[in-house]
Amino acid sequence: MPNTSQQFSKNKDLLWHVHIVFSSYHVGFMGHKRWLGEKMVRQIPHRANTSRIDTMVTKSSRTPAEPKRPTMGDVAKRVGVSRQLVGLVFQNAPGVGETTAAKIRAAAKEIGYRPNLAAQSLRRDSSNYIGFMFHSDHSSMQGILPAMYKHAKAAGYQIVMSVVSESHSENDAIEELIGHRCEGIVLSSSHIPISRLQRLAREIPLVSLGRRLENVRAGMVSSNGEAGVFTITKYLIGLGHTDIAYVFGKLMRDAEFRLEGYMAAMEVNKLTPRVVTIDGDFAERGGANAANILLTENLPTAIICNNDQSALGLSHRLLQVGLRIPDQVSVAGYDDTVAKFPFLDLTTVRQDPHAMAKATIEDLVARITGEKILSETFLTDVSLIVRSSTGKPRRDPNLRL
Amino acid sequence: MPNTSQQFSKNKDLLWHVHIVFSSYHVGFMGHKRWLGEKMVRQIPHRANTSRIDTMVTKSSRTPAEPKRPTMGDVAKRVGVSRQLVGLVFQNAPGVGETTAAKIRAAAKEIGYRPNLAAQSLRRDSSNYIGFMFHSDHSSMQGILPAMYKHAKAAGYQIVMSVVSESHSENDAIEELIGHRCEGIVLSSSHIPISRLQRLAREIPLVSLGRRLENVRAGMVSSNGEAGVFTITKYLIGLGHTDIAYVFGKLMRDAEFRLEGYMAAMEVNKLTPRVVTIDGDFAERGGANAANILLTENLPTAIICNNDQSALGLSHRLLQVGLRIPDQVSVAGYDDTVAKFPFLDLTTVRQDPHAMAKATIEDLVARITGEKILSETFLTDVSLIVRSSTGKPRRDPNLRL
DNA sequence: AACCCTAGTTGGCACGTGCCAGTATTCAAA
DNA sequence: TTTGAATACTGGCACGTGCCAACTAGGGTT
Repeated sequence: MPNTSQQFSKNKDLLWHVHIVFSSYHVGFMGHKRWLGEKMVRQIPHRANTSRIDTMVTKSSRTPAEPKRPTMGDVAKRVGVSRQLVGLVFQNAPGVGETTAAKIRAAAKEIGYRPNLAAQSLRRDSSNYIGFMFHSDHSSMQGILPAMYKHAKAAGYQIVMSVVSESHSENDAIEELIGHRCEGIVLSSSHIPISRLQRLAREIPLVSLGRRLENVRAGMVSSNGEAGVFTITKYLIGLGHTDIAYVFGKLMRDAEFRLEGYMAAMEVNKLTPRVVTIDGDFAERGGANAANILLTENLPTAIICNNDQSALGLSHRLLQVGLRIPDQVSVAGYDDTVAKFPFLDLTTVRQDPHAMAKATIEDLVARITGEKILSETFLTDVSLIVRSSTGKPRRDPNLRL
Repeated sequence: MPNTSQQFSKNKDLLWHVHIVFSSYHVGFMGHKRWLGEKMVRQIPHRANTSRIDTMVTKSSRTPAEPKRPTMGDVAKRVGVSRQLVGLVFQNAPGVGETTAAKIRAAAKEIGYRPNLAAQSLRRDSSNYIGFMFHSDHSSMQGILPAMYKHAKAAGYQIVMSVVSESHSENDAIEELIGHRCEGIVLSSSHIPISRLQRLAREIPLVSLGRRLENVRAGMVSSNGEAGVFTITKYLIGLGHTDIAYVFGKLMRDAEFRLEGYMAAMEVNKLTPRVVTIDGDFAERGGANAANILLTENLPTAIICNNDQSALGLSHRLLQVGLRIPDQVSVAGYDDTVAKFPFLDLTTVRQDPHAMAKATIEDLVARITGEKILSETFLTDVSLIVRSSTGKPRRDPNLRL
């Protein structure tokens, strides 16, 4: 029994205890305090029910000694036909008598038969699986899972997922997916070295999602970051801004493409680019750091950030020192992950998970069938979302605090 | 080729086009506009490389006609031993000569052998899989995946995931997991009717995560919502509040347990409870609706919401009408999903994904091994996170706008 | 010389299914 | 009656692996 959890049991008062943590983001303070033994004598209504079940049922219909699941053979025996006929029914093959098929389906449902996917994939020449590796903490990939399912299903494939986490490396995940005999693999925001991917691409069809690769014989699907930032920059220029800074998270994957969009828009409009480069972890803290740097210089009239999270940290810092957004500074993000929250209401760029999933599955399937072998890159369309964090530039371009 | 995405090809200028959406949360306006043909003649640097690969490589080493992966037999043949010996090496079984084992491992690596998980699960009496069903849009379950992986691994099991989405119902997901011959299944925030779960629990070990069930012979793991809200209420009472409202999202799963914590704390302290019940979708909009209702009445000095999202909507609405938080109203949430953002800095309750995963896996494994059969409920500890959205009550308890 | 023991290796069977070839029955055409 | 074809069903084999029993070789004890 886990000691970190509580368990209801009969005739015992419920103990509620809660850890209390005092925290404050603003001043960077984080204190810890524990209150144990917060006690409560009130009865939990459903406890009575739980106890009733505990005592009422004494025997399980599922005996652990015989955990075998029914097979086609069991269904066949029950109906009095051959196993093969059951197989034909479950493959929806033609040439099975209607009444027999109905009887077989009924019997299967009755005894709870389900096809063994392992046996199917073993016997079949193809498993019909597509492997999908992703990082559990990657919020921008949130919406892509349902879209992947949908398009894989449409193409006749099943998704097998493998999550990368502390105890499960990217290599572990890939080994697992190959072990399941996936016919192709989608790597979402992979951090694996190129050399490893080159070898991997030679043994299994590969699509890299959210990370562009060079010299790897794989499909690459990514949102069109250069177009997104190009457009957001042009939008700000259109509002009259000329002193536009870009906050560049160096270590963020594919960050350089977004930067390129900014550089291109500035170049085309003959404006001088102003890039603040941030090393290390690129999130709220990185944005706050960028704000601190910009506050020591002449303040730009608009600031574009590599992603929403950094835009959050940056705009928070700017507000802290008393600046008004967008009256004095316009701020824009990228990703639309936190931008929509009403407190922020950030102008940002949103990627289209549906289009990304579609391109991914289509390219991967083409590789599985052998129609494609070479490297290919897809950039999906993005949308500029204009909210209230951007506006016309302030009157006085020179502003120092 | 998908028409929703763009594809790089040789000698063709890159076309950047971006959909532009003007939106504003504040006024509830959402307009759409499209700019197509945002054109750009700049060369993308890596395109040259991509093209080079395209023309350089003419033949694949992986011919689609012969997609067979190597088996134990292939490894054995290469080394000159029997297939069984290869099997023993990969099971880390004792009694294999060291030099032979090394040779086998080397040969396996050389030809890229990986055990076929389907064959293993078919032959073995147990598959060593634990099935995990979850909803892709469920943000509060975010942190639990890595923890699940970790504890499953520690218990000797592999996680097989199945995501519920538009094109993949809960039933589809469950069928899939049973098809993979998972030995037990974890249902996270399932919406399935009790009767179905009762039947399901009779054929396979089951743990329900984040939803408490009655009369189902399964494990139930949930964060201790009553304790969390009880404590947060007591904390507010401790600050001196007496007029504390609770915003109750009726349709949210397990919402009633959180409400219970509030009711209990009020009762114990002989205070009059004040509950605002919200039907339908319970998120930002629900919180804003609750705010509107409270604004027509005498304003409480503190408001507790069923979850962070509704607290966000509620506090946003309160700020809109000019109220100051926490000077005039204290606001608290539940979940710690969006509470940490500096603009909000909400006092809230955080659940412990590690403890939930541990309890889940341990209970499920006990059911798999047959040690447990009956219904059992685990409530994991929660932490009260005190931030700046709560403070002492305002001087004048009577406040109407 | 006959015996056992251990370390190292192999043979045979089974898991549940898909696929191909084959059989039995019926019914119409030659 | 024979032939042909269509319909409805069955037999046999294979997929890649785990497990059990059996085998061999070498060295020591009886």
